[in-house]
Amino acid sequence: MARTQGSSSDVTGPRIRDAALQLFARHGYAAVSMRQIAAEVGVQVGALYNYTSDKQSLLFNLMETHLAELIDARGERPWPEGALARLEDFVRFHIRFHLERLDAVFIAYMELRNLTPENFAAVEALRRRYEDVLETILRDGVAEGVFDVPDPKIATLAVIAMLNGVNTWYRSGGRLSLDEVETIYLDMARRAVLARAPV
Amino acid sequence: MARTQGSSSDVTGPRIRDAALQLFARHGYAAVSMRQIAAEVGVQVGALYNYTSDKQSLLFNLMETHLAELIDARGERPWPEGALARLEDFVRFHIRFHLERLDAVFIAYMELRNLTPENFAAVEALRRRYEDVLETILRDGVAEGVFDVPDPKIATLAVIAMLNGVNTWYRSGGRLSLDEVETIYLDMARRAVLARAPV
DNA sequence: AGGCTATATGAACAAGTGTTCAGATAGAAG
DNA sequence: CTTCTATCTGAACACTTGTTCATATAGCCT
Repeated sequence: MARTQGSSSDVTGPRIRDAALQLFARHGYAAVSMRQIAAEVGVQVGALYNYTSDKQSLLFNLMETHLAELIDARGERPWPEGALARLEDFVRFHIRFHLERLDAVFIAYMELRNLTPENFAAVEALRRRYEDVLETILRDGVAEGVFDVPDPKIATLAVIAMLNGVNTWYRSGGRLSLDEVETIYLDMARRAVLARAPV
Repeated sequence: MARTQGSSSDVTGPRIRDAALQLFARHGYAAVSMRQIAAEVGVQVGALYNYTSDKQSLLFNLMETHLAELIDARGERPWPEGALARLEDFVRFHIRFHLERLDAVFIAYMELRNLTPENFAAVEALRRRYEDVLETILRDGVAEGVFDVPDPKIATLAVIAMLNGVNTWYRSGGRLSLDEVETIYLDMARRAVLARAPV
């Protein structure tokens, strides 16, 4: 036996990535063996090494791709007038994008410690670039006088942590629609940073 | 060779727990071997099994103990008059308690998927019990008319997610004191749920 | 001093790990 | 039909894994 009927890198490549994504998310990078990934794809272990040099590269690739897509997608969003409008767009975009990729988001956060130092640095740099978008919005809002945050860097992390929390519980088909969830979180995020109305 | 000089379960037991806590937090449960834990303690692998029946039990024990301590410590806090005062106490307590146990908190969240189903259920039940405290505070506040949250359950999760975010970046000795951090987060949490002042 | 129990060692077990590679077949190119 | 390359198999590699157990010593009790 050797090359199998209908085999093609266009098919096997993505299937390997998908299988790895799902298994890493479900059981963790360290707990998943190359043989399990191969079995999920329906192939022998050796075949995986036509598509990745390493188990480590497989992980890094998934993370890097995810974060690059996040930054790209964010870059294509509108950049409306006014920090408040920009915050609204950011929150809605963030929640929607992340809820559409539960596995990738989970991995990009949970498996950081399983990256080599160089790979870790690369991933962190991408994440930072994304967070900078929100930080800029908050700083602009402060300059406009519409936001009141004592420390924009912390507020950025706090808001993103809050938004990310949605991934731990929301599943489509539940009690709330995606739009309702967006609105609820937007409301809380907005309040957390908004300057107080004169009382 | 056999029993070593000065060996005592009062000493070895805690040291095993501490080593496991640190290693699991740093590298992940699946990535840490029993031999690594033993080496950290300065003992042979077999000795670990005088203190735990399983690698799994070791993990579960760490989580369960942590959550039990969290619930106990919270139970000993005051329960002041007014939901706003209760929220303040909750936030300050939560941040302080969690920042004092970075490793345990990290494990209790990250290693859930490495628990057996029964152990997972037990841990989740404890976590729920803790979250219920905040949910109660929020509901009371709504009843008092001091809070305005469309969905107390979601607001609970959102606020806790926001507070937990502090663990990812705060380290003592940094730019901000623990008290300042508490105040900043309290401010954001309060704003996120407070009823709007009449404009 | 002698006996008892707590606590460790060290070797062994079967199974699973990531990775490599020669060889075989499939499909495309000539 | 032949040749060439892309793709996969199957076996092997040297190690590591969690767990068990017979055995030995340390320290306490009488």
